Amino acid sequence: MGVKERRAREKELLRRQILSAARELFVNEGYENVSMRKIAERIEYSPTTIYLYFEDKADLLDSVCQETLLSLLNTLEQLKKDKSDPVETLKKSGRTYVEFGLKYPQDYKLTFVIRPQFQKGLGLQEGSIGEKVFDYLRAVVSECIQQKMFRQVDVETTGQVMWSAVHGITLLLIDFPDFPWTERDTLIDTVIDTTIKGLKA
Amino acid sequence: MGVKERRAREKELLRRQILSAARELFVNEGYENVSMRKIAERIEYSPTTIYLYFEDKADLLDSVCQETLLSLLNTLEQLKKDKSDPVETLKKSGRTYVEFGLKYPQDYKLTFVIRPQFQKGLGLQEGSIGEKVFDYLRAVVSECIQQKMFRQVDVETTGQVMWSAVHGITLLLIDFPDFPWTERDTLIDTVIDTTIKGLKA
DNA sequence: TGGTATAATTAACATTGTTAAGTTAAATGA
DNA sequence: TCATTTAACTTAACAATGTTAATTATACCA
Repeated sequence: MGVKERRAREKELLRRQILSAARELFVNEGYENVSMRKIAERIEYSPTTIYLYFEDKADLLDSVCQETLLSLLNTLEQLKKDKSDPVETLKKSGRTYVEFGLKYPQDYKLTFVIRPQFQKGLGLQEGSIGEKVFDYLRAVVSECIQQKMFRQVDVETTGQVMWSAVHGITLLLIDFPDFPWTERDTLIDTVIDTTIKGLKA
Repeated sequence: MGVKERRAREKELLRRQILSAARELFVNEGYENVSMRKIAERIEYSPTTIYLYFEDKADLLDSVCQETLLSLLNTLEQLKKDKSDPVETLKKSGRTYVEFGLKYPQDYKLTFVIRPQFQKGLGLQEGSIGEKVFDYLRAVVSECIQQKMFRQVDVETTGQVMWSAVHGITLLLIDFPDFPWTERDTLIDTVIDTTIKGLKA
């Protein structure tokens, strides 16, 4: 009686196909410029088929973003493995975060700017992957504080300051590519280093 | 022969009416959810009339954002008047910037996030108001450096770091209102103070 | 083989930004 | 004063969008 399982597998497969086509198109052409029909064409199904797998375009976007966040989370958690000085880990995490955003700018904007606008009131919800990303940041910051390397004791505020810094530079670099930025890598490093220096004891 | 002038005045008046209707709708309903027809209805003209005054919807958005930037610029330039310690001025400028963003969150997002997305390749163009806002920041930062209050000598990088910080916290507070932020004003101050402390000599 | 659930499609709807053609009203020149 | 030119505005239409309802095809089970 493995027929049901197979059908479920097939459904899941198509779901993933849709998701992957949507991600590719969203990333390359931007959410607004991608039509349901275009996605359908890509997977060689009729447009309405998508609606059997996703509520609507926003839901599709949402699912894509969940995957993105998971990928970011995984990337970050790789860093925790090499046990160096926690401040160094924090720096590396910051750089990784920004690099991730710049590597997938559409995804990043989708996840951290566009989606909150479309899914009002949602924010970072309980148990969500987005929350886990911040949990990671909290943990790293917490170690820095425990080792008395930061002057402030408030983990929350410190983490939020850090997030502000990396979020800010990531978005600016994405949104104003023609602005006369100083050398990109130097700038990113300066943002992170300045913030951490400001936090230090 | 003041007939031409009167006509020009009338044209300008209608232009401002369109702009004002567009701003109100964009802010309240979001750029994507506002149709040209809705704007037209609001001002009691046919939809196509708008195209006699603006190239297209993006141009309309652009003009709305120009106004927003001008308002921000004016707000900031008020601060330069009371000649205090330049670092103090920078702090106040930062706070003013963030407060401006939080007071008009939709305007802020429109200008600094949505517009760049729709006007690709535009960035901050020569002589634009956006450039003047950054010029203001540059001037304040420059004074701080001249008085040897900052360790780094690079005005550009320093200004960009500052912008990152305030842009980051502004957007996070706008986009994730439900996130468990620490007390808002304290957080904003901490972001600014931390950045400035990091920059100090 | 016939019946049933499931999956996918076709056709349609209302709405979108935008353009081309047409219309009205006002200013100009004789 | 009357015809003509010019400007302002509207009507009608286009192609494309997200989405729904009705319909057809497909795969399963008895």
